[in-house]
Amino acid sequence: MSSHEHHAGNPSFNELVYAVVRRIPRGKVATYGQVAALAGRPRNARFVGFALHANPQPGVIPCHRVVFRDGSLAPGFAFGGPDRQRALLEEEGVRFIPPAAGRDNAGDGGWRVDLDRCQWQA
DNA sequence: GCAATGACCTGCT
DNA sequence: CAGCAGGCCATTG
Repeated sequence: MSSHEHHAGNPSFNELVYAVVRRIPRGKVATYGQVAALAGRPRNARFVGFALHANPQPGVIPCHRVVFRDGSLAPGFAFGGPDRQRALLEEEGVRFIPPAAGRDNAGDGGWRVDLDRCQWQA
């Protein structure tokens, strides 16, 4: 499998990221660093997000299941709003933790995913 | 081919 | 607990 990768397809980090994200089971979430590690580049967590923004297959790649290391969601660049992403994840059975008890939440700026329960493990 | 960017991560204040 | 800064490396123009 070494002298064959010259014909078609660019086995770039991007393609690997899509493959990993697509393998995330419903009701679970993975962090950018984890996807990067599974893609073979634990230090390239930044490009995981870049990869999803570069060519996200709408309806094919569940990018909404990819969250930060601390459980927070991507600001603005989400599929139309972090609140939208939170709704999708919560509907899939993902557990969420409120920012603070009794404090006015600014949208989802404080909502974090319970990675202790819903982080996907390969 | 070079330079700049970036949906992050970690540590410290 | 929350906010700020720097660093890592691949992709784009």
